Amino acid sequence: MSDKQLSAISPQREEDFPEWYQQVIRAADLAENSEVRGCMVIKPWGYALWERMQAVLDRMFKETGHKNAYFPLFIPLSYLEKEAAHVEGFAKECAVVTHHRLEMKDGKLVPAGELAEPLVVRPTSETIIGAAYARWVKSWRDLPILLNQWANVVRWEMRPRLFLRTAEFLWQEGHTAHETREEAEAETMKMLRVYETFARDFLAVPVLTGEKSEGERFPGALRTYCIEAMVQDRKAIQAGTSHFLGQNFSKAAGIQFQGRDGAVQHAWTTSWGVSTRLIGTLIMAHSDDDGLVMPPRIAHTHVVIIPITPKEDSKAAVLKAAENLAKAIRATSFHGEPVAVDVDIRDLGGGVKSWEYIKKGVPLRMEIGPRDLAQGTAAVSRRDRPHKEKEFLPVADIPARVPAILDEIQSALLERATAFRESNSRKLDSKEDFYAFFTPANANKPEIHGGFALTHWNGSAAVEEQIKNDLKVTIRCIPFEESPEAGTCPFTGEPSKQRVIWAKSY
RNA sequence: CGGGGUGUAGCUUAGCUUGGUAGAGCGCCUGGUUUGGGACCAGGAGGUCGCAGGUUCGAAUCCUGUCGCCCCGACCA
Repeated sequence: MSDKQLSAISPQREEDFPEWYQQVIRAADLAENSEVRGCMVIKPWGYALWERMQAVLDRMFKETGHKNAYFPLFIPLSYLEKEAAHVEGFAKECAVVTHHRLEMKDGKLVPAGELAEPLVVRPTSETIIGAAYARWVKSWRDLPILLNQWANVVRWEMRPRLFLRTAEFLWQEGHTAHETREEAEAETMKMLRVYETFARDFLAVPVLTGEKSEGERFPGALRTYCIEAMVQDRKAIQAGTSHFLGQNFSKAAGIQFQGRDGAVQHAWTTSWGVSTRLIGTLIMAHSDDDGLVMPPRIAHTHVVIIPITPKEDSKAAVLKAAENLAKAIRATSFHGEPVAVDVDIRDLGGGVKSWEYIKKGVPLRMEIGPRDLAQGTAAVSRRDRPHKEKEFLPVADIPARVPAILDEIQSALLERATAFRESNSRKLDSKEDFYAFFTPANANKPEIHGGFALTHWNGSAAVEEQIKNDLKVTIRCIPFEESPEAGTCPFTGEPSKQRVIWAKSY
């Protein structure tokens, strides 16, 4: 099967991207759909990625002055009603608990005790955390409150996709309350920058930062900022958001305090979050037709050593050499943490094992066999290079070289993703070019097309709505970076202050 | 929730029109030969054909209902 099959994953990206995505998840053993509609089982290999993300982000949150706390899963229905825009935004996708007891009736369990007030399973926690903050805040001296919670939330989505949109998902939600508008705005931006740094330095995913248009804003927020990534089908994915909530939620929840001047006023709040969608982003950004590719800085396993033991008489020596190599590599550190090494001693063919770790995206694979033993070498293969490529390195040199190689892989992935995004981003100045850019050549079976279009825009929600209806293209963000370049909106001919980023999105 | 499609072993599926209670490939298990790029040989386990009714001597196959899933639309971290 080796030479006939061109790649480990079928179909390939070019043939059917959504199906390829599913197959990568399956081949890498990351997760599977569960018997509960829209809910996934995250398997150990996938959950370990989430744990790595948690560990890194948690440290970054702590370094920026935040602490963790935990709030209830259930939110009284009435809390959700307090902020008008918020209700409208989330009502349709809420799971509601109306009963609290089961009784056996005719051999079947039926809900018996109806709740006086229904409880909503949190789709996000602004309201219930706001209620707590209202109790905690009395004086300007109680501010700021800088908390984060790691939690699961439920949004009854119509069309679930593993990691990208599931009914239940894991995330972190930061919720802060501040004395002044300026301080809250600064917090919103600070956390956006944390996300940007995390995506770039750990996920090797370059992201655009900017503000959401009104139509894409978080329900109840004054401003929503986002990090947007381009994945390999050239669509955009929102990888994280940071919201400046103004005083909307503090007014709804009654977060009031007496200020330095003695006047009673409402706090200024923010919220910000990233979810297990980051895993989906990671998959679509880096993986190839052979499966998952884990950037080393987010990989839970950096190196896998595969002992090749064809002969019984040399087997013990090979296994021992493999263990010794693993031990020596574990003693080195990669960005301050020990390099994570696995030795796979299962009784399987070397080829089978190699392919398994290619599919699972381990950055470095090493094979060590009797011939290597004689020569004092091991075969080293990098996941960012073609799978046939292997380099025989002296075993004695390997441990010292591993961190540097991991760094090379990390930068190679970031460079590749950045180049991909750049080559699929266009400044467009006419409506015709814009529509052509987002129209596939084959409408029945659309090929991978489009990308990021940077165009002027008159700021009108009607234009955005029209384009969304015509092409399913939306404004992903109004970038900060773009130096204000006055121009003309190609859709209306009206003046525009700057270009915005358009794309099809997940 | 609206439009279309589909349901046979863990996965992919043949059989259905023209009823006679299931066959394959992959995967899995055992033994042997293998192992440096997805091995081979031999043997084996696994399905009451989504579910519930109906027609019939007899239903995977025909009829009715129901549920799940997939695709398109509205929603979305």
